[in-house]
Amino acid sequence: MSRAGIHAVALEAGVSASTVSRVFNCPQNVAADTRGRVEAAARRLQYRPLGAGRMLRRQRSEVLGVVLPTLHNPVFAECLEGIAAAAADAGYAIQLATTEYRPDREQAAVAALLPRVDGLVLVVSDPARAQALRAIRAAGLPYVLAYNRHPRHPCVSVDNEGAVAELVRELHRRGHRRIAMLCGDLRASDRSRARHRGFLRGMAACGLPPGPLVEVAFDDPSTGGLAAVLDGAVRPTALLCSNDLLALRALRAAHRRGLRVPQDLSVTGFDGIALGAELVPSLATIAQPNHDIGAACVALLAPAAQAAAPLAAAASRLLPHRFRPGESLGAPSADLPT
Amino acid sequence: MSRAGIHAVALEAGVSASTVSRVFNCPQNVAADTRGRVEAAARRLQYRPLGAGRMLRRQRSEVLGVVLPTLHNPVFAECLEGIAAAAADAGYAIQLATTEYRPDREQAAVAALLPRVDGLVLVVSDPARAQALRAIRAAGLPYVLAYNRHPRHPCVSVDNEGAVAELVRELHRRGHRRIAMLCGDLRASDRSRARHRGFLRGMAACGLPPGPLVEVAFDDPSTGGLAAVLDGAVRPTALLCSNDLLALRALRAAHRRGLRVPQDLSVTGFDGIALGAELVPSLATIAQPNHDIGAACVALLAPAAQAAAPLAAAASRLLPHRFRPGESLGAPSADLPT
DNA sequence: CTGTTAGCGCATTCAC
DNA sequence: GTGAATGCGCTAACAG
Repeated sequence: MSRAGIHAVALEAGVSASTVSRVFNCPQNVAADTRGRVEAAARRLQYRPLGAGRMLRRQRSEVLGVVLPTLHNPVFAECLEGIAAAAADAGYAIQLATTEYRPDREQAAVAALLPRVDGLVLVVSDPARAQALRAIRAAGLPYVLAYNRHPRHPCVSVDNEGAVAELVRELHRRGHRRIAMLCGDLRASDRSRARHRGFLRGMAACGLPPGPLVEVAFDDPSTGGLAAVLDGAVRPTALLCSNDLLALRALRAAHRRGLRVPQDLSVTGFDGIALGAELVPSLATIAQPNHDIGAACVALLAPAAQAAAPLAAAASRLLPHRFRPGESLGAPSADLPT
Repeated sequence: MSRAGIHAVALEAGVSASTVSRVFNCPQNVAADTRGRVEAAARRLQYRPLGAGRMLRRQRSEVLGVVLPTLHNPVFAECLEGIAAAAADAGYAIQLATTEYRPDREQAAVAALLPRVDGLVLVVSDPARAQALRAIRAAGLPYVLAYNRHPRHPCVSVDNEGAVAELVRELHRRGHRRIAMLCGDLRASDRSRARHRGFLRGMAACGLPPGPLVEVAFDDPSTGGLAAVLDGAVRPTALLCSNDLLALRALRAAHRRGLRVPQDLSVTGFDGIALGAELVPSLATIAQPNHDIGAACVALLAPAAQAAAPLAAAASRLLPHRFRPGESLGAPSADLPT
């Protein structure tokens, strides 16, 4: 029942298949009345063109692949919104795969996408290691990384390290001296590592000894290490979290211990997820332009996909971040030991 | 430089194209040494099969289309995770489009997806009206709706109306008598309407006069109507929100007015977004199995797509919701007027 | 186990 | 402005 091909429509309309094709692809090259007949016939037969034919003939799919770690983190959901909107505007459909931060799933996703897409946007755990990227390059397919940063790959990101270093200075300016960092899995994310470097750099620049580092795996719902720091004899006055989701957990953990935020403990995040601004207390954070990061990826990728020409690493873009103040950040209480 | 076709590989390996094809599709039907030669040749030529050829020959794309209102709401992001995981397991890729709750974009998305997919999962504003659904049926393509509910369409959802009615009874049991509802745009969402019906039914069942209804457009960041209710002479003791995002806004609005939650005002949500449990106060809500809703859609759709046979409305599934208690819900203070 | 043959539906020449 | 002819890359049916 399903298939009424272009030829059937041609027959029904009393024209040739070429004309039917023209009606759908360049209507201005077809006489108005012929066009009318063809459109009527197509409607009558419920003609639905089969994309595969066009793809095969044109040697391109008009699809961009998108590979993300997870949608559980709103950062990537927001970025995906940006990708989807920009892709739609550029006439591309998007095909999505998620990896849960697992390199083997990155590879599987890329393998599945390679035959069907004209280009790829991806967020990988570690661009230096990712096998998936080697496969893409071998295939000669245009691609761009989002959030990642690496000198040999085209990337759209922010200055993670610099942003955290600035943030440390901001905390210092507000009087904080004991600053701890809560980090995602350092092995699994180049962002975490860059942000941690920024932390160390910022602390050094302020002449402070680096505070304790608490590392939390992505899938670990507990906050074990965090407990140790918050319950320690000399509690930090500020907790710098490497992403907003961790910061939310930290807020909750502080609340459980009866610590008031920000009076007893300041908490900052990184990412700028929309929900952060809606919380009580609202989350102070380094806001990335997540939507724009996605859109910028597509802006780079679409022309490259059109030309079937891979992007150079030099095409990388560094987008501006901005510090978004929030109620979770204050000055340390005067009555706390300095 | 890009294309090394199956024939080139065949030539290089000294076999026929069919054999190359077999190596990739049913390796067990090829002698080990032949297979080795072919794989080597493929690697040497960096052979990447072009999906379009296979799709054309097989008359199917192995792609499922997904049409969602937005990813800004974590409900849909969580559901999409479920869809993506289940689709990957079933051997399908997914192609995504977002509509921002706009029927015209639903239509555009469906039109773009129709030629390229074997089936569709979608969340529409109003299944009774959606033109997009007519187009899909006309094309004879299998599809399933998520979250929507309609007697003439295959749907995967929860009992929105019943869930809210139960929740009202729960509030009543805890002593609440003045209960207001905060609702999303009733015209734009059948979920909102169902939940509102549940509210009315629940109130009636408890012998309570229906409290005030505050309607908020999806894209309206203000909470104007809400302000009027919270600042009114006779404030409600509980605010039942038709989704979690609205509930978050309500929490913030209450906090701005110096109302304590739950002592001065209880707030409940609907959806069960993961973040709700991480907040302070944690959000009491009706939790939907968002991930499972997505997975169930794929479980229904995949076989239908395989068979190219549309699903019957009778295939619809109602998944269990559950009340998730949270700190945002308490008993009304004794010192408040009853 | 492997090769031969044929054709999926469409867009593109090139004539006219 | 339109039609006829061609082939994109791949897989399925059949023969051997």
